[in-house]
Amino acid sequence: MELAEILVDVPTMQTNQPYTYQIPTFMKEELQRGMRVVVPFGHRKVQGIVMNVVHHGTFNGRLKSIDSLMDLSPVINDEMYHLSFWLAQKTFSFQITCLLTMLPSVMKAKYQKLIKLLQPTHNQSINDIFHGQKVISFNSNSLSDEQIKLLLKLKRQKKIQVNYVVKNQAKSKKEIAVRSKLSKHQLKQALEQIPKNSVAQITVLKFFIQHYDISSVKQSFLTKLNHVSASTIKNMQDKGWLIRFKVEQYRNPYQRPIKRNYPLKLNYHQKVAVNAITRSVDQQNSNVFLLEGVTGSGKTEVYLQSIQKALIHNRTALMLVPEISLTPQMVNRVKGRFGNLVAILHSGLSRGEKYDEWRRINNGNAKVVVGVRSAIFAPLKNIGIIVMDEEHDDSYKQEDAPRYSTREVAKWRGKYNHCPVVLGSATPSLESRARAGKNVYHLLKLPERINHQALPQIKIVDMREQIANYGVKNFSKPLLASIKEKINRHEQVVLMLNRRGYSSFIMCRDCGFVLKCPNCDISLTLHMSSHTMRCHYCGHEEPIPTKCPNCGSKRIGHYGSGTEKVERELQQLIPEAKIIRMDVDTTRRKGSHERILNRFGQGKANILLGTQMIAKGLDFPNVTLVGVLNADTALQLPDFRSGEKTFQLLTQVSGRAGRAKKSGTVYIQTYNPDNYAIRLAETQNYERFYTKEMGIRHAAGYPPYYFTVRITVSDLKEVRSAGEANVVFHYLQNHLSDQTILLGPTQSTILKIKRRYYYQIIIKYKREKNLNSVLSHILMNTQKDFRRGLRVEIDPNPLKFI
DNA sequence: AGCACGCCGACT
DNA sequence: GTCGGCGTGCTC
Repeated sequence: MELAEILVDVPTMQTNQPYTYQIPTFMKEELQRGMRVVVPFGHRKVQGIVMNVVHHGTFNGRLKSIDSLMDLSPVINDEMYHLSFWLAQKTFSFQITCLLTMLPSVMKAKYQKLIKLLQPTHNQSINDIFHGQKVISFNSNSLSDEQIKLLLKLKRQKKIQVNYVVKNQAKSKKEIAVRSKLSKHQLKQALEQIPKNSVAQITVLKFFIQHYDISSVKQSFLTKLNHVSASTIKNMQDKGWLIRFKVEQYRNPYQRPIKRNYPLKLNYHQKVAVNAITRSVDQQNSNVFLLEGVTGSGKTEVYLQSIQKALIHNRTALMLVPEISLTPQMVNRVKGRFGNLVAILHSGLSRGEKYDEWRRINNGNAKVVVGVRSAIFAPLKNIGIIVMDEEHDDSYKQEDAPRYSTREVAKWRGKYNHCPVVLGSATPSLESRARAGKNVYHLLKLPERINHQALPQIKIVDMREQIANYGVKNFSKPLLASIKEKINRHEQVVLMLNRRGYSSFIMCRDCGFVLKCPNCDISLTLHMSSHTMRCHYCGHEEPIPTKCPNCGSKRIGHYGSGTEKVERELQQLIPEAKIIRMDVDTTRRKGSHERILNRFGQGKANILLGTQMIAKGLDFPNVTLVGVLNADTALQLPDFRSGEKTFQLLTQVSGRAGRAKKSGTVYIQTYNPDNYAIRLAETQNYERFYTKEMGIRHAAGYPPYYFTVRITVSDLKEVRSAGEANVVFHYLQNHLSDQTILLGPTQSTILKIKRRYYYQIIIKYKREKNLNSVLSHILMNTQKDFRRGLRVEIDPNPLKFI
């Protein structure tokens, strides 16, 4: 007898193992590993994923049967099946969570609880709940506590019945198509017999006679013809002339025409890089390349030509890009080169669109995938190359479970598929550059810009001096003069400010009160456009206070500058300037990101003012000036990577200037003009920065000299959170080796987020063979307090220490 | 997660 | 005595 081992969609420690089920005879033929099923689990039904079909189970109790199939073919292929074990272990997360993150979000089932009233009653309270209906859907939010209690009582008395429904959200879009059942001759006969006033039917008959060779046509096409409606077609179907049927539609998120583009001529360094990478593709070895190329050195062309090589060998290609640089420019470039073979996966797509792109990949219709972090799980088969552009970017690390590093998953898939992984950046992460230094990765350099463009000239402006001498606020004299000059010459300007909103916070001048979020331990930010105070962590919003909530004083004002305020200031300083603002607030709506960039690209504005989302990937030939208004924001963070982040950001944003024939200038305004990261960004010398930063990391014992793990303990009660953090700390102290360094436990920089209090412990280690078992033990031990609100989270190689 | 079971104190 | 609070264990 065949049995199925199934992982259920219950993400807890106790259920993190397969459960054995009987396979009903009617599904024996179809059932395969990787399919989603509905199974009874406890007293309800849940979604599950088939992990194995076996002959002998290990469970001795009574087995239940699988309820139904949710898929006709596996959605988890062999590679993803194997990957899920590795991923769960590496990220300390539940395997079912890993499997579900690999799939488009519509594949996660929705659960519904239906309540059926078994016999009619005159009880008013009961009838209030059911509103005269026999079956209602249970929704705890819309019912009062008393009503929930009543329902529980009725259930005990067996007066109601509860049914659990697992809803598959993965529905493809269907469209109605129409086909003629008649031969050409019969169609003509019908046309003669039909009354002359049946105008609509005559139109349809004529259409099918004229286009007899086509097999079917969409009903929506026919109804666009004169007088023809859906009922006309229905009528003709009833007569037996036509057949209507449903066809699956792929939603196509990129419908506008795309201009075809062709491989460009490579310079010497690009050729060397392409040759090295394609040799690896040919030889099917899983080398990792680090492509270190200054901004504008033509890395994308190297990727595209390497991908082309993989396609020639009948293999597929995966190209990952950071969230914000998946610009229309990049999409057009790849689609223009590889046409319909390309599938795009990014956060701007609707759930349905993502699902459709996923299916195109899964069934082999798409051979090149371009996408953000989660695209690393694209179900491509026979991958020939994996590219990770801007490999240092933070968006490649998933911040919640499973906390995977895209780079590590890429390397795993590279090994599995016997293909190279190309990591590209102008400013590689120290970890990657260090591995290249040890020849673990193969270093490829593109030291020159294409067409020998000069790198932009970078000027550092000391804001302390500017304020002392001229009393300026956000715009120094030289930057302002340069902006005016560029506008007069009809060139464009990009300005970056690392803070959205109007100003950073509001404070009472009399008592020093700062308005904070009630859920998070963080000050609220003023948003002038919506006239609200907003929390950037949880989204909480409240009106702007007119007097101090603490002392009642009216002397309450705002400090710091956000994009909104700077926009106003700039407009006053240069009234003729046309400014476009781009930040999370102006790009929230779907497609607005693209619209803003299009308007700027078409020259409808001369200044683009934005947060760091403008630092990457933009390529506007008319931009000759870049201004960084406050280079220090990243530096001030209490994080050992702040220098690295500052250098990367400044280098990236500088690269936006002077990308065509015209030379570019960059102004960096700072209060720390002597800081090494800023000084080295001035010369754009990555290698010198790398050497300097490695020295600092070595001295302080930070990555890449040490590996790190962050353990976060949080609870709704601060004492419990602190107490548990201590327990965990002592356990680590007693079970890890002496060479390993433990930091903490400390309050997180933002103690309270969304009503939870956070404490953290950092582990720094070089070699720790018990690490996995020690950490797993901690997870197990803290599990019992989970329902009291305690959360212990483990993040291997975290990005942020705050 | 979602539920039953079992052990407690506070009531008709 | 029993209703209903919550802590604990289990789900193939």
